Amino acid sequence: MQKATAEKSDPIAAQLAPVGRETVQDRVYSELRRALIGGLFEPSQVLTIRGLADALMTSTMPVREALGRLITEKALEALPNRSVRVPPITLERMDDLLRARILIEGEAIALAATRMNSRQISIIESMLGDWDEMRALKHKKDVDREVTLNQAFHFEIYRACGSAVLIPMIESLWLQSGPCIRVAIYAFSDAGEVDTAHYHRTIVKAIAAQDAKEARDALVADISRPFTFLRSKLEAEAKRGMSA
Amino acid sequence: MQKATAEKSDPIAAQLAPVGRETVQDRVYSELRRALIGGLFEPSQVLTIRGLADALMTSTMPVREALGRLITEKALEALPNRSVRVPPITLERMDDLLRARILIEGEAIALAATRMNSRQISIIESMLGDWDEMRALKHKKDVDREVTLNQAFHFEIYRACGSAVLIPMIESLWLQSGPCIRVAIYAFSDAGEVDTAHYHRTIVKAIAAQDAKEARDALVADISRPFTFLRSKLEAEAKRGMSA
DNA sequence: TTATTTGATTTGTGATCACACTTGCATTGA
DNA sequence: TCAATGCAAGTGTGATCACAAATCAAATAA
Repeated sequence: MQKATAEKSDPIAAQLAPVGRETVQDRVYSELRRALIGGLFEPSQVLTIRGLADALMTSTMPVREALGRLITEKALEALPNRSVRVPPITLERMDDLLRARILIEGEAIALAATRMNSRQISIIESMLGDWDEMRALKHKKDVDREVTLNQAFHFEIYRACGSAVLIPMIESLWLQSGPCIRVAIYAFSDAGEVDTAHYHRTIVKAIAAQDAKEARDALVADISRPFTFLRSKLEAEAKRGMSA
Repeated sequence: MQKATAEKSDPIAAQLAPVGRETVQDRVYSELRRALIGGLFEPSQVLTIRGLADALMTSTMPVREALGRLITEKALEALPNRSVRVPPITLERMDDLLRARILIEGEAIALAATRMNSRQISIIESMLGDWDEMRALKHKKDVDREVTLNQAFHFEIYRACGSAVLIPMIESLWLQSGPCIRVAIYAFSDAGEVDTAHYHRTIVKAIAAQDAKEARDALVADISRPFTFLRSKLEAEAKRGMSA
């Protein structure tokens, strides 16, 4: 029988792209991740297996396994009733998440700053350009694209840190803070955009100069900003709740 | 109908302990975690759903979901053939794991050092005593108990750091380094025991003195030791492989 | 009107089945 | 003798079903 590996000597196989072997469960998992990081679900929202299966046009089986995986990485929460929901936002949890992100993403960007080659640096520089372009073109806020670009920019850098252990942890942290961040961006998108652009430019410049400390500091400022905004919003709401 | 929550005014309910509502899947997951952290599986060992289901005396359903969860936290590895195995040990991966553990567990113990109350401190002090007792009694090595005590000691401290985000990450790191550690302990248990005891005593003393830096340094030395041993062993094997 | 109960619907969990793919071994051919 | 072929057992994946627990709504009683 033909070998499964593409033979380099075979002129036909050279023309053929390998056909993916992704399972349905993998697609469901990726889709839910995307939705979570993008903040498509609201905090405290309850998700049902059959509901998601209908929405994703599949059976319950791949969905329940994907939900189980998301629960283990704390992207979702299993209630004692055995229903599953997006974790609610609390001040303590936000501070906890921010501290962990500063610690781990800070380490990753410091590593990346000393390891990125010129090709990788030019990629993130061009991403900066795409960003400016988008902001100039569209005056109304396009939060989805904003979130996607931001994610692509950061992970392009983290990927360069070369740690197969840190990167999944960072993904888990983004998964956990996704719903919070979305709320913050919605509330303060205009106020924060200019700062974001500034921090990102500082990051790129620091990496190009292989200045790990400067890169880390700029990153800390960048990821702290939405948390600070959200914190002030939550505190205002809590105060309003007290007086009511 | 009776409320599900225990009524404090009910004299009967006060006598009753809440009956757990653990699912079969949860038990399978916990059991596999225990086996992984304890190093009961060898690196590169392939696991089959039906095989585990037979061993655990359950059907395939809870096992496959537990395996999926362990794969997402990188405690197991999904091969392109769709079979799943314990990740093999490589030098790069070991260094990567150690760096992450130093970063995150170091932060956790520094936090704990400033937060542990006298009751919590006395608990870890008594664990030190249990340890000495065991070592005095049994001359032959009891690796299982050694690993269990070590885990209990460390996590008693980490729990006190009060971070619901960091602790699951540390659990994931232990899950990933479990198989490696077991190999190291087997190879070097006699050589390392006295060092382990010394580092643990230093940790307890530093925490009692609320000296975060000292506690972190001692922890780094403690968790680095098995990795250093294992590294030298792997390098020796690699050299032997070269000459053969 | 309000609190409680009863019944119907929804939901998660585990078992079983069907199917496709992989793996290992024996057979066949040169 | 050795490589290629073909068959059989093993394995993961997804669908479906049965059952128990939870939820919600209507109906009943105070």
